[in-house]
Amino acid sequence: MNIHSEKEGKVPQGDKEGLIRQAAIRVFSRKGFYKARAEEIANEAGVAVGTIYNYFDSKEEILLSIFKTEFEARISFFEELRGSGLPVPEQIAQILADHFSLLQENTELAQVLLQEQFNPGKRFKDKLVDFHRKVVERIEVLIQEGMDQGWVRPCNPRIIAPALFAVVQSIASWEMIHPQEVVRELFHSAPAELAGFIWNGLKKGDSR
Amino acid sequence: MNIHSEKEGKVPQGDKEGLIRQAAIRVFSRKGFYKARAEEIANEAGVAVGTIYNYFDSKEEILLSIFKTEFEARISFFEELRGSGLPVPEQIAQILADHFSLLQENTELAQVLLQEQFNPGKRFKDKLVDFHRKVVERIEVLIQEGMDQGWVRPCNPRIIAPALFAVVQSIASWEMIHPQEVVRELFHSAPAELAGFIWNGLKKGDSR
Amino acid sequence: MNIHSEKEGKVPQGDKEGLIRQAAIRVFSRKGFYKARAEEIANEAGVAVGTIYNYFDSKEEILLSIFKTEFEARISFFEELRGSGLPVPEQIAQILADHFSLLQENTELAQVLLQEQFNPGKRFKDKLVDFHRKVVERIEVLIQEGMDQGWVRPCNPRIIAPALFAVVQSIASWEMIHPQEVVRELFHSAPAELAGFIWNGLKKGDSR
Amino acid sequence: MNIHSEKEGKVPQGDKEGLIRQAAIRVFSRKGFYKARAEEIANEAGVAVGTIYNYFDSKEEILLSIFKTEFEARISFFEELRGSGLPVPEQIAQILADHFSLLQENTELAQVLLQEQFNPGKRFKDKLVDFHRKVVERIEVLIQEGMDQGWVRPCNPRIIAPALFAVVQSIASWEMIHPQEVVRELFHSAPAELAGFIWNGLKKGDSR
DNA sequence: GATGAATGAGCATTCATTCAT
DNA sequence: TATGAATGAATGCTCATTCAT
Repeated sequence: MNIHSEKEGKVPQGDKEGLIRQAAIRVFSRKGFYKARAEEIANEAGVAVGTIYNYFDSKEEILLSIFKTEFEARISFFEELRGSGLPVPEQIAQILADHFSLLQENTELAQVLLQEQFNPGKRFKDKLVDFHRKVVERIEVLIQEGMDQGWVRPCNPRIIAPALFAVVQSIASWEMIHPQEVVRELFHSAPAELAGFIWNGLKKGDSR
Repeated sequence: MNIHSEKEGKVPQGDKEGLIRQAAIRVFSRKGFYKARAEEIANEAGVAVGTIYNYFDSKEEILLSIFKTEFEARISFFEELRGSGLPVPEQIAQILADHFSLLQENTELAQVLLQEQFNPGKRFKDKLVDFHRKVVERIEVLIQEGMDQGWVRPCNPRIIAPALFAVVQSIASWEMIHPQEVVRELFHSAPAELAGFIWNGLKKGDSR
Repeated sequence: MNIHSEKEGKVPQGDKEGLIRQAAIRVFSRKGFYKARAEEIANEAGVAVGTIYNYFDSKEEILLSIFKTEFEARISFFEELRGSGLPVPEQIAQILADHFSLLQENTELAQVLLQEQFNPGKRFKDKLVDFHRKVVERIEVLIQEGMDQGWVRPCNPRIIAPALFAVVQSIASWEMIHPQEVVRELFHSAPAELAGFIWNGLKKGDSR
Repeated sequence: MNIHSEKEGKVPQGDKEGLIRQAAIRVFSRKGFYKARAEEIANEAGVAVGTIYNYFDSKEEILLSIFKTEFEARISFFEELRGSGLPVPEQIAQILADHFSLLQENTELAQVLLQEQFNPGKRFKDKLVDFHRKVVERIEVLIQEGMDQGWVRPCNPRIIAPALFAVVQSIASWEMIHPQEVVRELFHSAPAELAGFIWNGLKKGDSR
């Protein structure tokens, strides 16, 4: 049921825009947004520099487009989930599972999302923050519902939602601090571990 | 007991290096590392551009120095805490409190730390990651001790430590998504809220 | 028979690299290498600064390229001469004539060659010296052949070859110490004068 | 009888100016004028940067001062020689000997003189050229006298004098193209070799 | 549409020179 | 006089973006 908008195999032949976006994701994840050069993205995509500018207005727009594409996929997934009628705990489990598969299947994209989420710069920040906010708002709503249903212990969703989002994203930092093998190993137990952490963190139990 | 290495008021008169670092923190937090211009840092510090380079080898070294100073303060705080003999739950509470006060007192520094923590770039990443790793390792140790003492439920500290760190850092993202008043408001309840979330997430209880 | 690789008229329309090299020669001869600004070279060439760097890696590389082009032309001229079967005295006369026409037709290039030949700086010196050495070696060979043929009096070519080269280059210093008219005047008698000086300096005669 | 104005041993204790000039000679010979940094000269001289500017108006003035000191020594040597009443051939031999001992005893100075003699730059060139011209003029006079005395074959001293000067200076290029041992070896035979070359080049003989 | 050579604003960094101590 | 921290004009080089082909 999870949908990770862009995986290489899914890019249609003539989709130059997607081709470029994919290439950009790879380059951004390697070099970071600022050190990524338009020419390298072009090389990676197998097109000429000029071609990039037939599809995107600027380098910034490419990153924005990556965020947009990705966050929209996430939001529509949440929307779908919301309408699914599944019990909230199950919805949270789904969200976790969705993130996990994204992170496992598209490490580079995850890196970009992680690296650039706090990128400042006026026009930039505005849009980025907008996406970020929307995702966190969804989680807030879920938590609120959990509380309404008496399943989640009373808390301030404004505080807990970003925390929860941060927990899930913490996975992406593994790549940074651990060698490849360790990361692979961690992935096995991660869903259960983190679900447990979050679950216990949220659930109404024997307070104390 | 918390120590936030560099607050404006503490900068001694003759400490040009600290003066420049402080200015850089402000500029980096406004513009981000890449958009920050050396000249603006100089203006902010009230010195000439050249002066910056009498104290730092490059713009990159300034950021590195900020990280170094900050992470070292954090690490030595953890060290101190560890030797304090306080019960582990209390230690975790202290860590949270420390972070909170840092974030409240020096929002700009927090922004920089947050923004640039995933900044790629060879020499850069190596050092940054090194700092990051050290902090997370301290937390791992604490969690492990918590498990050994039977206070923390069985878990993989390698997974839970970064998650815990991420939760604490999630505070910094508030600035991004909420207006100033809301943030101030959130700060009131945050320590209790997050401590509760983490506490429950960690503690050994009647699972299920 | 002489070949002076690059004269303005010969630069083909599309040869941006040659165009820039020519402009650089003019600017270097006016200002010297270190005082020559990239922007001035660009203006002189009628291109944008960036264009320079599409053809050369650095300002230094431009100078290197000038030397390379020029010395290679010189060396291949010597090579040709050597295979010509001309008697050695005639070969020396040719070398002199070649230099004279170079110096007359391309004073600016001559100035650059003269000014920068002793330019220090690691990578730089290595290449420069290499070119210099090659030219001097050719002359050594000629002198040696002259001795073998009993035409040149016994001498150490290692010492005499650089001296001979220096004599020829001394022409370039005229520009520096004399006004334009005097230089033009000197050029008339110079070939005969210097040939005489060198000839007598070399030839086996009534010693004492 | 030769006088090489400044050799380390001769620098009086309190002569800061001479101390700095000597240091500058060493640094200029290593790095060339443009790459030599004021600070390095100060270090080499064992003084502070500021001190340099108590004795010289600018870096340029240091080089100028080196040239001035050196050329003046040369010129006054020539003057002395002229008044000596020695026969011209002997005077030329003395000049050669003087140069040789300079080059052998103070290679670094020789390098600087050689490297920077064609350094362009308005104010600079003017003075440099002036010195250069003066030295060459002396040689011109000698040659003219040689002709008047019927000892030198008829020639244009304007052309032959710079050539002769260049021959002597060619020695300095050895350092550049040969390893240390070879250079030392060449020095043995050089005076005789070059004297022979010049002598034969100049002397009136059975032309043809 | 695709190309990639040309563009030039932008910026980090250098370093000769100054001047308060 | 000596010092060396502070200065800031100067400049090589980069790289996103354009546009003629």
